[in-house]
Amino acid sequence: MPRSFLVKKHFNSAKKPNYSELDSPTVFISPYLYKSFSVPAIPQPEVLSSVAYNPITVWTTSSLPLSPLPSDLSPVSGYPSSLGRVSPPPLSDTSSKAPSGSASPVSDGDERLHAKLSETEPHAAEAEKFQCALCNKSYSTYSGLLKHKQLHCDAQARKSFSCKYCEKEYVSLGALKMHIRTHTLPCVCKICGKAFSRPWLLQGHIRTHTGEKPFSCPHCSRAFADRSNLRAHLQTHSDVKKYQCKNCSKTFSRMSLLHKHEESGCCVAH
DNA sequence: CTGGGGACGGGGCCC
DNA sequence: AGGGCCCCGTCCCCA
Repeated sequence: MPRSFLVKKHFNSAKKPNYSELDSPTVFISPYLYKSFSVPAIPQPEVLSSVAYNPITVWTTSSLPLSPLPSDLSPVSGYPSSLGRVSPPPLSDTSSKAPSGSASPVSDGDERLHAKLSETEPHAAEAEKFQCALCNKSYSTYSGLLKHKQLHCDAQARKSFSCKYCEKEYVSLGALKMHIRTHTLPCVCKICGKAFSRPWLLQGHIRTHTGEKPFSCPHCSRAFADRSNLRAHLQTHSDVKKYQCKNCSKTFSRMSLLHKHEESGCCVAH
């Protein structure tokens, strides 16, 4: 019996593409995935070792290296703040995975460079003999032009792989191609028509049809179709949960639960 | 309300 | 270079 999540509501259509309205043709995934439907498309994984999932580190929201956007980090203007899913604003260089809790050193450096460049920009009245072929900016000295090219235009030219579906830019074609898959969703489920960006996402989805749960908990009889869900489940067997409130020291199995706890007022009450 | 499960997204690493 | 996989994470739903 299909659960309601299979008809997941996407409140933000801008974030979640409408699979039926993609302007690029979708390609059905290779038939090998369906060669034997009852047999998993991926090799049966070994039962995960409990050691690998025995967390030692206790994180707090203040120490999390990849904590989601805290409340003091509002989205960059121009991007909808009503996104149901909290996601960082597109960075100029998305190939670098900077912690969302801190400014990207790349973009920060770029801003500083921009400021520096505007300081050194020649006055219009001055003779501007040296012109940048890329942006047509003129400089009175060759060193000024050289500096501009090295610090600004050449750097910009290197980020020349732009997504035609959104504003993201990538430094490599491979990174861009992978990103574009999130728009084109070339992996389509033959059973329900749902589309995915990557084959293994489709494989995981197919398990929702087959009921296959290859990831077993070594501590109890539960099994999961998704390794991440097993990882989260293993937290429930741990006395000390991974995520700790920095005020009351209560620990939680998921960061989202810690966030809920903090938002509910624990930290205010203490 | 809280905790947990299900489904899925995306970057990074490895081969 | 590109695909497969891992890991971390989010969102939604339900008990």
